[in-house]
Amino acid sequence: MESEDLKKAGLKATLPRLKILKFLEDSDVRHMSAEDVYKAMLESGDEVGLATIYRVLTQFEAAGLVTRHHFEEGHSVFELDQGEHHDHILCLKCGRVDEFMDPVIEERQHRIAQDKGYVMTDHALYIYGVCPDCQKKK
Amino acid sequence: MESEDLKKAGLKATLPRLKILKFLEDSDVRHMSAEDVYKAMLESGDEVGLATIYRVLTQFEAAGLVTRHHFEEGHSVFELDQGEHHDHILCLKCGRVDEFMDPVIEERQHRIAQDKGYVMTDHALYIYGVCPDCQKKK
DNA sequence: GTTGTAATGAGAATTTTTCGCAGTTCGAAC
DNA sequence: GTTCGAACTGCGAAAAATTCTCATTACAAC
Repeated sequence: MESEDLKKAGLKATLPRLKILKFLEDSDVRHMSAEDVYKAMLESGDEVGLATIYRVLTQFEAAGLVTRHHFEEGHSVFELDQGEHHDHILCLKCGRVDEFMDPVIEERQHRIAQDKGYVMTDHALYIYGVCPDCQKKK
Repeated sequence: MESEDLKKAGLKATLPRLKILKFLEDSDVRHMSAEDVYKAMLESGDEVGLATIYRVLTQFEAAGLVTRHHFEEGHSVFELDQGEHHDHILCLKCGRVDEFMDPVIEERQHRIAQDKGYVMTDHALYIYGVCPDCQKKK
């Protein structure tokens, strides 16, 4: 019963919110725009208004349940937080997204923030390139 | 005469393009949205249509004269390329942007791309936090 | 100078996201 | 289980960012 998760996050356990959360958990696509979520849910028979999707994803983000990314596409994409932090490497041809995590980079980022006198709260690292599949398809 | 720069980039040396390029060079703000450029140029008496600014900045980007960033604000900001590559650390309170460059991080990114089989073409690293000034103003 | 092509400007159109508000749902208290 | 207020949703309108269309204009090669 995930409604506990929502209450823990300070959110009322409403039907739309539960549906969206469940959808994100069950989806095998990890990175989706609000529109993507909206359309995919429609197709699977769960009608939730687009405005609600935007609102709920923003609330989920504030509650730390999802992360919002700004890839090079011009719109936000959301990712359900599961487990530990990671960064992204993405293919400019096909849009494929892979994940990685490098302790050395993480550490140096903290050091850089410190050196500059900043209190670091977050960071985003995106590597762009061409994935193995798209290289072959040349 | 910067019109050579434009021609070298394969762009006709038109008045709006020259004005925009000169404006970017002379501005002491390094990161600006299309709207920012538009308004600032209006104020200094150089009228260039907003659509043209968008078009020209996109062309400049393709030509490698400027870099487009996707900060957390939801719109693109542009930066004139001068000299060598660097990454950004920005303040979530006041919007201040500082720059840095870390050879270790650069190197590890290449290695990661390689390990994943990607050909890396570009990358974006943004550290978010609270700058020294805003920490005091608590 | 003329002339063909490429670029500009202005506004309409698109896209992404937020807002306002009337109606509905949740859940705590009875 | 009903009730009630606050919180939430859905819809369409509105904003914000960006692109498109197309008539007019400027460039640069002759």
